[in-house]
Amino acid sequence: MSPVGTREPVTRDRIGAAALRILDAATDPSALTMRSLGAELGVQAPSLYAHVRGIDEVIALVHERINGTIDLAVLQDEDPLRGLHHFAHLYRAAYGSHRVAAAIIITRPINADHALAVYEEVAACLARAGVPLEQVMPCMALLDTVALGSAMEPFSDGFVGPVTRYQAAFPTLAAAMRSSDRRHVDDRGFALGLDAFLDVVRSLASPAHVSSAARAR
Amino acid sequence: MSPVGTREPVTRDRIGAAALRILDAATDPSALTMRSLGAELGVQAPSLYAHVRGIDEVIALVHERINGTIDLAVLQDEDPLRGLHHFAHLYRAAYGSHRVAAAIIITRPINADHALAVYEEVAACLARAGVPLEQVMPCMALLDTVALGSAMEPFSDGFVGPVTRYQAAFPTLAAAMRSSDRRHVDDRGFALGLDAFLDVVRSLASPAHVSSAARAR
DNA sequence: GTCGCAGACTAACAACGTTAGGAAGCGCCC
DNA sequence: GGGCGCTTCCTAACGTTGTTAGTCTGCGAC
Repeated sequence: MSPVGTREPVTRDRIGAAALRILDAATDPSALTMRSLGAELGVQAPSLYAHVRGIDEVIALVHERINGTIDLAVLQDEDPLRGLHHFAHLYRAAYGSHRVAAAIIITRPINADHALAVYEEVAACLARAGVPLEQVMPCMALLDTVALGSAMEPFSDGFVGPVTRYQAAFPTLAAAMRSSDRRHVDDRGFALGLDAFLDVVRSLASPAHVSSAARAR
Repeated sequence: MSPVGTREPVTRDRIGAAALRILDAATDPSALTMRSLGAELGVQAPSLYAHVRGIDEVIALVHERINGTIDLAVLQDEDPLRGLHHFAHLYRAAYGSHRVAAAIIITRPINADHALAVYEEVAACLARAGVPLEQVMPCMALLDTVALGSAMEPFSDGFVGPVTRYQAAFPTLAAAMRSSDRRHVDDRGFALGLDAFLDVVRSLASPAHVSSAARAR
């Protein structure tokens, strides 16, 4: 099309940025295709394979890009619990502003180093907080669940159609929906989950295991 | 192929069962296609459109099938908290044994009546437990997150490759992974999350809001 | 100048969801 | 009993997806 040199050259960095741009503007993950990505960069789809192994790697670039916006330094707080609290908010904010991307990423296996680096820092912070080593992985699984889940949870926009449709058959559900600002359901759910998570960490860190979270089950 | 009458006729019920069978045997959601589904039923793909509007409806049938295995009666327990505890285990067990299906379902909007019926019962149980109406939706979002998230969380099999690969760059992570039976990480994460969830419900139900989960934020 | 190379291109393949239109068996009604 | 119609399947095809192969083009180096 346009001669070489008149447009920005394609790079892995620009590919990641363009892919994220497409996903942010979309309501459906299927909006990201090699062809739409090429179009966004002013290039034909097959040209992308010179820079990227395939669409999986494109998604990994997006993953990396989002993770890169999280400031891991907050985990170095002298109070590890405060650091975790701060980090969880950044973590969730990062994915909450890229919900469509989050929906793709959450269902994929973790193997890229940039993702592992995040977990390394979180694991170290949990250990510093006093969580026994054999409980560190479960704790991270819970944190991931609470933060990522609430970022992509279909609750906020998942119940399609007007509330009145549910009124007759599902009265309690309809009443509950009317009582909550729909846009804040996920935020509130995350806040509840985060505080609960920190309670869990607190109880795992204290050798007495005093909280009911440790007592039950 | 084989003449009509010599094989079981295709029904919506058999479609749902076959789709779930395919997903259970697969490691990748992409294994479920109209063609593979047709083959599983001894029929060509386009024939399915006589019974089903499209692949979205096939997935809805799977969703319905899994939800149908959950015994909602446990939510009628005279102690609502015990009922929620029991339900959460059934909920998570149902999706934990269909992880690939869960990964598809969790990213889709909720509109089918069978799914809404589950939420209606949970909402009623939360209300009976004393949770204020405007907190019911956030609570359900959290429960969904904890139960479904831990069912499809890529943590259990998401870190690909041997631990030794992470040893050098990510020591704490590697140590944590060696300390946990990988197959139990998600289970333990769910148990922690469930207890934390019940603590949240308890604190929201008591007018004093004594727990730190209610105090914070 | 022309050689080489990076980076784009066009053409094509297999597989996907889906639509259109035709054939084969079954029940029913005249 | 013979034809009608309905259900249920079929084959053929379209557009779109990810991806591979092979070609052309413009730039720098010798």
